Parts: sequence; structure tokens; C-alpha cells
Amino acid sequence: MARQPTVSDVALAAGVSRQTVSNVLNAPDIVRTATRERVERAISDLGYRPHASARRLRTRRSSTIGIRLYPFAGGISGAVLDRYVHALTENAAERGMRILLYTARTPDEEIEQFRRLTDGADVDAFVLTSTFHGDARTGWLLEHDVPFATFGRPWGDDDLGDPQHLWVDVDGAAGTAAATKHAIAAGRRAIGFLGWPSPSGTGDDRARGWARALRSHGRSPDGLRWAVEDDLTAARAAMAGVLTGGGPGPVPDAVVCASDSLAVGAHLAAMDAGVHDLLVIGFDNTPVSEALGLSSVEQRPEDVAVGTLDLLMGAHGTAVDPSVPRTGTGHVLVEPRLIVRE
Amino acid sequence: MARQPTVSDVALAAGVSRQTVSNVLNAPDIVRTATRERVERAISDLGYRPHASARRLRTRRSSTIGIRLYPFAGGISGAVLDRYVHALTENAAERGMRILLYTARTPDEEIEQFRRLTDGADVDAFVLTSTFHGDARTGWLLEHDVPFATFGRPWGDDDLGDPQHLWVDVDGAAGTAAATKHAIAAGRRAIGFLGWPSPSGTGDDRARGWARALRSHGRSPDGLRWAVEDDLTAARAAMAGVLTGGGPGPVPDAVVCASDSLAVGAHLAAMDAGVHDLLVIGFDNTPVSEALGLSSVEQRPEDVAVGTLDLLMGAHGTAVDPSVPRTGTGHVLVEPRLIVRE
DNA sequence: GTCGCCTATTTGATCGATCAAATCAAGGCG
DNA sequence: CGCCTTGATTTGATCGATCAAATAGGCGAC
Repeated sequence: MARQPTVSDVALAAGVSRQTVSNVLNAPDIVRTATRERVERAISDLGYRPHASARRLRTRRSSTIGIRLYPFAGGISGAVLDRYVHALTENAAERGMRILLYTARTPDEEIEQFRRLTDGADVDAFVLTSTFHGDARTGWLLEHDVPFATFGRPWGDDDLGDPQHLWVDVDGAAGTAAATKHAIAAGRRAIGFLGWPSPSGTGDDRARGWARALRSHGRSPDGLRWAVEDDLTAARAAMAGVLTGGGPGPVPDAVVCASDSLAVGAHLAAMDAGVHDLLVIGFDNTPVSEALGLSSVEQRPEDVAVGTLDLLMGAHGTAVDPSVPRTGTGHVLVEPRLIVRE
Repeated sequence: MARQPTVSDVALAAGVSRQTVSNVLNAPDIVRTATRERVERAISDLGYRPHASARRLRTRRSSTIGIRLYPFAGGISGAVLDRYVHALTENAAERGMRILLYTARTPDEEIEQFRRLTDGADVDAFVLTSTFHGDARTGWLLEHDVPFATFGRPWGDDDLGDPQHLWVDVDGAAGTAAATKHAIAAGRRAIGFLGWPSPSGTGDDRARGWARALRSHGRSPDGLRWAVEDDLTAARAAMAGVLTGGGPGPVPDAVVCASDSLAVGAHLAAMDAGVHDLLVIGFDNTPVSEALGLSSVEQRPEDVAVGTLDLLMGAHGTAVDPSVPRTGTGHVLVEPRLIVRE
């Protein structure tokens, strides 16, 4: 038989109707055991596999999640997203879902992609990975009843509690707090924080964790916080000044950083200055920090991926069904983990 | 109207039949201009978009290409593949194709995925990214008439000329030759090569480029070639011995490497040994070499992606159609580019 | 005038599955 | 015995598009 077998072929072989075959696949519990076993044998004998497009046409569901692939930034931090996408693909497959990629250069272009993919019933839901304040994309998706979840909190506080907006995020403050405590335990006396300029939702959160950890040990964070754009060279230059005592504040013997880019910059600045015992802790645990033997806070992209799917499909769901009322808080906060090196 | 408009709605609005609407979309040249314009107006008035699954069911084509996402290796070299996947997604979108991800832990698991995705008419073709000698996957795909292309030459020579097997690859020898010539031009006298143990298709190819460049300048490669597994620590250890003069050969003042992992290892070994003028050139131009300011051979993943689609769909094709006879040689060899830093 | 030919358009069938409603069989109970 | 309920299975319609074949209309040739 050249043609792939269909439900009808299976039905014929098993001596039942099409619908019963369909039931064996989609609602096995309503089929009598004897019948079900007969159908299952026919399925495996014929090597039958459901035709995904036909099913999608009828059910108006695609079992597919769309995710945007960002242009290669040329930098370091893409690695977290790549791990996330991989974990998402793997876990989605276990639940019978697939991941479809798309690209866009601007938010408007992305909304245009939303249109294309939802109108064609190509995807059931979207995962957004970099949301920002006043993001038009989440508005569009809510308005058109398209399920979605974001990796990253909606930092506009109005949306934070909105149970309609599902989000997963990493508890950045907990991560930097753990890093800071590690530095304290290692006997460091002046523990600084190298972060990004305020306001930055993620960046300020990470700074808070560091400050809180210091205070809870009776220390003051004053004068030990520096901010530069997320760029290796900028970080290197800024830390060069700090380490040679050129700045107003004290000279640190440890630096907790908001990203691995900054950490590598700090590390190189220390090398430049001949300082060999500066404890540098990065964030994201990218290959670069691994290569240089720097400790780093690991975001656990795998756990974030599982959390994302739990939100979209329910903890044990196997489909994205917007009509099922949501249970739980509508968000997941993943505890990061400090990877200690050297 | 809550429901998305269909061809029938458009047909009604434009006063034509369903099929004419379909023709406007798929074969505009056979529709009279006046009619076409009327239909096009109705399409945009109603905001009609074709239902992808319905079309796929009927045409038995999905306009989708499957690509495997590899488990996060924890290393450095994943970056090239990530850039490649991104470029593939972007270029595929321009041709009306989509990229679907899947994962697998073993070749057998991957073949199982081939089955699932082709039987369900989920994908039209596959792109394989890491082929090896005697790969069962290509055999399965050929046997089942599933179109595919590989990023990477089939190193088993029997397949190299087989026009059935489409492949794109980067001319690694040209890349290492360019790196070697750069070192010669920079006045280096003892230019070594740090690569992987033989036999390795890709690795031996890269070594050849280095040796050839040296010989064409009247120099001998003897005693300047070292081989370790693709691992930073192993490279660092190996080069430590070489740089301190502990080895049998001469001490190099430049090292061309088969990968950025090796290059970073060599660079760190030089730092350890207090050697500050060792010229290290990597391969893959990953964020790590960028961060450390090392020169590196860039694989041009974007060009590789374009080449892949050209092979699968024809230079200007917009669909994967196995019935169209193949033109050209069936493979593309991309010339890499040396990125010079510092 | 009408026959054939070409082009533009329409009609009916079909792709492979699921939905909704109908049918059938087996008990339970007054 | 007859009626109702429950559970298992079947039947006919449908999702939205394209394919293949049929039809209508215009034009030139005989």
C-alpha cells in the first residue's frame, strides 16, 4: 500500500467504525477494553499515524506553540534563550506539542506574525521572551484571545497581578542574594554590585537582592554600586577606574554582576590591574563564564520551560485550551542556582 | 463576524466562485485582471487569510522544514548552530516556509521523529546539522523519499558526489589557510596547528588548510601539530607543555586552532605561562573569542542558511517539490571569513 | 450558421480527521 | 412485560481549502 493508512483503513481492519478508532486515540477511557485492544493492534499492524493537518482542520487546534527567535545579538546573553528554547522543545514534545519558530525585527512585525500564524491556525499559543513596559504585543494577544505566556515579568505593575497575563520568571534578587552570601561566606569585606542603569526592571531586581543580602548581614551597600550598559568593554573600563582606587568609594574585593558580560569585563579589568584575588560572580552561567572559570548564577532555563508549559496547558494538560478556567496564580517564579567555580 | 472569513465568504463578496478565489491566490496569471482585482479587494476588505491546515490537508504539503535542536552541550560551539537556525528561520520566512523544531537524543529517536513528522504531513523536508560516517538517518530519508539537506559534507566519500544527497558546508581548509597566511603576514615564524585527533572529516580538513598554506610559503608544518579533544581544559593542558618548551618540537609564536574552545584553551595556557605575544586564531567566531579579543574564522551561518534553502527549494523556488528535477551539483561550499581582532 | 478551439470560470468531489446526534444493546425496576 | 437509563458504537455532516472535470463565452474559419 503506497498510501498512508487512514482511520478508515484501521476501522476496516479492526471491524469497527471510524469514530471508534478516533475515540481510541482521543478518549480511550470511553471505549470498551476488548475493542480498544483490537483497534490498537490494527493501528500498530498497519503502522497508522494520524494526519496532523486533518486533525487540526477539524479541531481548530494545531498543538503548536510559536516562539520568536531573536536576531543573533553577537553578544553573550543569547545563550540563556537558546537553552530555554531547547528545553521548551523537549518538554513540549513530551506533551505532544511542537515548537514553531518565527522572526521579526520590530514589535509591529511581530504582531503581523501573530496574525498570520493564528489566522492560519498554525499555532495555539505564543511564548514571548523579552517583554517591556507598555508592550503592544501582549495587548494585541489579549484582545484577540490568543493564549500566551511570557518569560519575564510584566514590569508595568498594573499587569503584575492580572491573572490573564501568564508569566514565568527567574527570581533575580534571590540569585544575587545567594551570590552575595557566597562572597560573605568566602570572607570578602567589600562586596560591590556591577549592574545596569536604572530604571530597569530586571536590573533593579538583581541589585535589590545584593543590597538586601548585605543589609541582612549588617553591612551597608553604600558606594559599592556601579552601573554601565550591558557591554563587556564598558564594564572593563568602569571597573578599571574602581579597582585602581580612582573612584570615590572603597576598593571592592568582590563584585556581584547583573550579567556575565559585565562579569567578564570586571574579570578582565582585574587582570589588567594586576589584581588576582577579586571574586567576580556573573549572571546567566553562559559558556563564557564557564570558560573563564567564573562563578555565575544559573537561570535554570529547563525549569522555566516546564513552568511555561504548566501555565499554558495546566500542570498535566496535553493541549492549550483557553476555555478551561485557569487555576493558580497565573505565574511561576523560578529560584535560580549559584554555580560555584574555582 | 466572529468567525474568520473563508474562501467562500470572499467568493460571495466578490461575486465569483471559490475556485476563482483560490486561483487568485495560487495561480494569479490565469485569472483575468479585472476579476483578480475584484477578488483582491474582497480579500483585503474582509481580512481573509487562508487556513494553513486546510490547505495542507488538500495539497499534502506543509511549507515547513524540520530541524533538530541539539541538547545544550554546555560548551562553546553551539553558537554557530544557533546562528544558523536563526538565519534559516528568517530566510525561510521570506520564501513562505516555516521552521519546526524537534529534539532527539539518539539517531534512532531522530528517525522516529522523521516518521512522526512526515506521516502527519507536518514537514516537507529536513535539515540535518551533524552528519557522521555511516549515518543511518540519511539512509532512512533517501529510502522514504523525504527531501533533506545537510549542513556538513557526507565524509564517507561514496556519497560525496551523489546528487541525491544535498549538502552545504564551509570550506574549513580555506579558513585555516587564511588564518595561517594572516599569521605569516604578521611576521610569525613558528605557526602551529591545534586540532582534533584523526580521523575527523572536519578536523583533518582544517589541518590540511594550515599545512598547505605553510608549504606554499616554503615552510614545513612538521612538529607543529598537536591534537586534543574539543575541550578547553584539555587544550590548556596540552599547550602548557608546548609553550614551556617541554615538548619535542619548537615553541610556536602563533597557533591556528580547529575551534574556539581550543583557541581559548591555548590563550589561557599562554597567559598562565606568562607568554603575552602568542597569536591565537580560533574557529567559529563565537562570543567567547569575541569577548577575549581573539581572531577567529567566521563560518558565515547566514550564507550557509541561504545555500541550504537554495538546494531544497531551487534558487528562487517557494516550495519543496521533490518532483522537480534537481539542477546544479547538489551542494554548496561556503567560503569562510577571517575576523581579525586586536 | 455552426463547429471547433481557446480562455475564463464554475461545479462537484475530496483530503483525513472529529463533532454532534442517532442507534443499538444490556440491565434495572416497578 | 414494558419503560427508562446507561454505556458503547455507528452514522452523517463538517472543518477550509484544492483538484479534476465540466461549463460558459468569445472568436475565427469554413
